[in-house]
Amino acid sequence: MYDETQLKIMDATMTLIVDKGYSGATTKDIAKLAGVNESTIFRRFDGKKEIVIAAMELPKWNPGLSESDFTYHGDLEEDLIFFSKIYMNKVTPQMVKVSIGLRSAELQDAALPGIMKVPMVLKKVLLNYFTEMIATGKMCNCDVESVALQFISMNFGFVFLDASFGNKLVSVSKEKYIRNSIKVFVSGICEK
Amino acid sequence: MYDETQLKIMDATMTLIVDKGYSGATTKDIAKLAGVNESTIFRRFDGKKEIVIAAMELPKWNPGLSESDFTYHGDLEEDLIFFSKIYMNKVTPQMVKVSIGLRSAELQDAALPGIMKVPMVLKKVLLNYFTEMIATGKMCNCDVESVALQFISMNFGFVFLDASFGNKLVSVSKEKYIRNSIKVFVSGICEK
DNA sequence: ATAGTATGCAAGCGAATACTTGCAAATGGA
DNA sequence: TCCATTTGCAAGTATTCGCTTGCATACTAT
Repeated sequence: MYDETQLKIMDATMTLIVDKGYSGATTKDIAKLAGVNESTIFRRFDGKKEIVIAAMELPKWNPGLSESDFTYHGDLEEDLIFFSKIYMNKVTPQMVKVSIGLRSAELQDAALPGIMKVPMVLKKVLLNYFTEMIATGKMCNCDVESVALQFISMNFGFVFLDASFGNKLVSVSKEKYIRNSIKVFVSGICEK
Repeated sequence: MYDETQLKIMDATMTLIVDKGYSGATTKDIAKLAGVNESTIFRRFDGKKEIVIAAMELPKWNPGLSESDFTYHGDLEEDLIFFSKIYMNKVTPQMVKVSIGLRSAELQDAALPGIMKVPMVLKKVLLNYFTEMIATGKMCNCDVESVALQFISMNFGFVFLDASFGNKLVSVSKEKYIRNSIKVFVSGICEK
């Protein structure tokens, strides 16, 4: 699909967007980081915007979460820990920074659908899962919309805070956070 | 402190940053939105950057959360609902958009401390609060760092998702979310 | 009335941006 | 060996950016 030159350009572009944003990532910087002449960039891509659009199709720069990633067996704590791990393995701080770096007016329309896909998939999975768990009596009959949103917030919030402030705010490891937060969460949605 | 002209310029600047980001908010646009000539902007401020720095000191563009805002009486559910309401009343979707719009390399050093202040204050308050509640036996003896981070994530995550995706993802009202999520959370950190 | 200040207006500055082009060198397949 | 493709290099383009300046006008306080 893409040759080495194109991959180097895409990687450099996204790397720069991560810490300088879309407008801050100039084509001169991209060329320098990719080890390529600036003119090559425009010979291989139609423009700066198109580099990003192409890169976002690559697994390296796309969380690529799908509903089928979220399998479960019926044990609330075990399943939700698994969901969290899946989520956080794909939605890394780097991914969060990418999606923030892309919030530029010029790109928004092209990038927003891809960014929005991840939470939408997770929400759909969670709605199904919680509805099923309630039906089988494994958790209390509460508002699945709220509970799903709470779970998404718990996980997304952690990743975002970690990506933004790092250990100045987040002094707990990902694994420990998942374990503890899920424990509280599960205990809260189960009738004892 | 500031006259009407300066306030109009600051408001226009921040309004544009909210939906176009720092680099996307040009001084021409700012002048137009403020109903002021572009040259006036530079007669009243030292530069574009300085407008933002000044505006961020204004209550209108600054959450201005302090530890003393978070009062409590010892009832977990009541207190935490109050904390959430305080937080979400100050950290509005608009505030979130501002802080995202400011993630530009040129401004980062000037804006990051102000953005980081809010979660830091909340974390400190929560650590104190949970430690006290554990000491008085009102909640189980769990890792306060994790629990505090979970609470912050629950609240920040909701506001962020709401600000970013609106009702395409968030189909629950703020009030309902607070009520339900806190209920689950409190039930999870209390031994029954 | 006078003087000082704030603003609008128009023109423009230097720098940076995304993007282009012509040419020469290198590469690789036939 | 020949031909086609790709790249580096250097010089450019047009546009936009933040920012400046000179001058005329309006307002305001004394």
